[in-house]
Amino acid sequence: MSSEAQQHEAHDSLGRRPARPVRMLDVARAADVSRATVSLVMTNSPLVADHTREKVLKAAQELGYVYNRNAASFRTQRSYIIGLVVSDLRNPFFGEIAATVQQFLSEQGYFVVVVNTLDNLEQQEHALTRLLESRADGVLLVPCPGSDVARIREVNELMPVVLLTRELDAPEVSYVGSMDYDGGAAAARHLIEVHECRRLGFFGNTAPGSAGEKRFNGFRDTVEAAGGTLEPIWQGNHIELTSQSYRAFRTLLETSAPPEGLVCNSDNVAYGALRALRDSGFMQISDCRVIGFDDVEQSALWSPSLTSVSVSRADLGVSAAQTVLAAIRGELKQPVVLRHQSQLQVRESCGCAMAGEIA
Amino acid sequence: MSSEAQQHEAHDSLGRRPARPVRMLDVARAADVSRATVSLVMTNSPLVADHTREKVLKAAQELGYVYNRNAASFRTQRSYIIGLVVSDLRNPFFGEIAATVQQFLSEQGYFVVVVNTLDNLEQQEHALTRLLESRADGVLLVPCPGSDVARIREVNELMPVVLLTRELDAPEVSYVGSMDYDGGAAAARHLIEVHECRRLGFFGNTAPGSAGEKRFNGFRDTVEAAGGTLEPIWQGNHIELTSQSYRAFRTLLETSAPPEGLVCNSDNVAYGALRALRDSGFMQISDCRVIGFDDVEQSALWSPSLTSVSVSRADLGVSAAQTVLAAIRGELKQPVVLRHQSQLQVRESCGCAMAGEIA
DNA sequence: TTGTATGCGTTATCAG
DNA sequence: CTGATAACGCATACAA
Repeated sequence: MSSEAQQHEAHDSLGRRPARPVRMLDVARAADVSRATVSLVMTNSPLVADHTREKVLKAAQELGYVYNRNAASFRTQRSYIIGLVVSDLRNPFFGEIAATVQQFLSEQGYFVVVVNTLDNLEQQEHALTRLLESRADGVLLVPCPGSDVARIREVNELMPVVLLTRELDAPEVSYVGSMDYDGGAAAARHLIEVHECRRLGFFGNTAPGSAGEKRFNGFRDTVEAAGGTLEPIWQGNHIELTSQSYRAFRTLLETSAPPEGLVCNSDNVAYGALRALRDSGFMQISDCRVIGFDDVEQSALWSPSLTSVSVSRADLGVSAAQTVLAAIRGELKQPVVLRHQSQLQVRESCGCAMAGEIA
Repeated sequence: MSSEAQQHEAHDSLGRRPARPVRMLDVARAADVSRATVSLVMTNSPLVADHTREKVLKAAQELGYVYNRNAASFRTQRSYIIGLVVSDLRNPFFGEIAATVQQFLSEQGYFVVVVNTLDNLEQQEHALTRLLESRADGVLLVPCPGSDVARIREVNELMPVVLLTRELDAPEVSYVGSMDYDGGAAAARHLIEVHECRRLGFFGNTAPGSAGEKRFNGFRDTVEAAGGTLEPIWQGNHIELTSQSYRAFRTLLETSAPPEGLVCNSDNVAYGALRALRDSGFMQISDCRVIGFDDVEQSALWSPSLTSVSVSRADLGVSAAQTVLAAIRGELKQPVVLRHQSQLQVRESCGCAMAGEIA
């Protein structure tokens, strides 16, 4: 008995960091309550009197107690962690989604961890496994092209998955995205009907399963239905970054005249195409009318301001977050499939607003 | 004995998700080894024979075993998690840093969790606490303006902290950033010496402790030393986003002529100013020569391409990651302070490269 | 190279 | 509201 007491005195008195970290039991003793009570306080249970709660909190503060969430998660098999696995944080589109999701879910007591896969399958598998191992409560996933659908399905059995932005052939997995086909169609319609373009191109990644593929499909079907010409030269696949887009487009322009109308799979890609046009000497907007996708923050202020198919990041983020929450709470009887409307933001780059020159 | 056996048979046969999840013991039995061996396999210990390792892995696979990292972390008091707490993921600058850091640290076996504070003190405290509670191994932190230095210091006692981008008055906390003062000075020098600007302005957030403050100081000192005029009208504080910058600058231009040279605290802010100039009728670059900060990916392709003080995100990210790793491994005898060199990327917006017009 | 025993800090249960 | 007691699944000596 005396030896126990001595041990407790020992680490309280001298060393900066006591060898044995303070735990609930220590707090309980200091606050003169039971361990159970401390636990109730830490989990914000309503079962504890305000007066007691404050006493406990004060003791914890004074002792420098740090709640051990690993122990708790271990015990409960829950973590209050939700993963947000995206393809590329360097794209402001996903940055905005991350900000929205994080804000929403942290208000609900969850901790959102953002992971970047750079569209690398290994990274994605690594992230998913890690989340599983940490008993994450759910995950919002922008699946890499080439994802193993069976694996995603399997993960979804273990923890609720909500696919974001990119649909997969897995009916039992929830999906939140936008009406990409319609967006592509609307862009094509605008170029054809308002600007009377005949020769059209689609630029950017159209990998199978990607949003780009569906955008392209809507675009292509509309062009064909209107009797326009779809020029396949401009199908710059695997292009995501502005700099890639610029280089690829400049190269293409060396041998071909630009199409009358161009739809790009993202604003980032459109930026590169626009600048390539200018640097190749195509200074008139009517030389090549350009429409982007995403309508990110900078697009309205680009020169020329970019006409873009807008999908609301806030709406996307919030409804994905709500979906995963519902799934976690077991309120989902069947998978949710949500396609948000997209809307054409008409600006200068297609020739609608004032400007006549690109540069 | 027979009842135990029955229980084990029971959940293996029917239900989709067995009530009792499979653990190491089950794997051990299936692979006909001991629990300890399975543990060694899961932690990649070299102590186990290849042949045994494969046998165990195969059994784990077949049983659908998911390693319980919470239990492990609980046991070891380590998590192999490193936090990356940034102010705003919507800024591509931080997106690029996140990508770099994540790539580097995941190669070292760590899991990087990115958290967005939106420069909100509460969010920051929440994130830090959460990381502490989860026994994160370390954290890379872009501290909010107004951060409680004592608290950061305290956190640093509990888990290694590396300040990123924004310095704090806490000598015992490591810091990785760039030479902001010099960058501001270089931008000013360029405008004054090369372009003979006399009336100069600095636009963007210069909150105390921020990088902007130091950039501004370097800028101001240089302008004063050269006998130039620093026009305080342009000090748009609290401005971070492109759209904010645009609106603020347009308003200012209603009542004042632009300065001959303008340095902006980020490229994002410069974009807004540039477009505001154009929309207010200042079409010549010589009306107002603009220099940004960060040199993010889009800047080279903006119209006009943006002259910018470049700080390498890759260098910043990697050395911050290396620093926190060293601290975790106990290889740091004293805090690291690293200021990366910044470099002026000269392009059109200051009037150096070809273009003569802004739009 | 493998097996055995012990404890990590918390939550859940249940009777007071 | 409190107090006692049993898991939770794993890592790590230590022994073999």
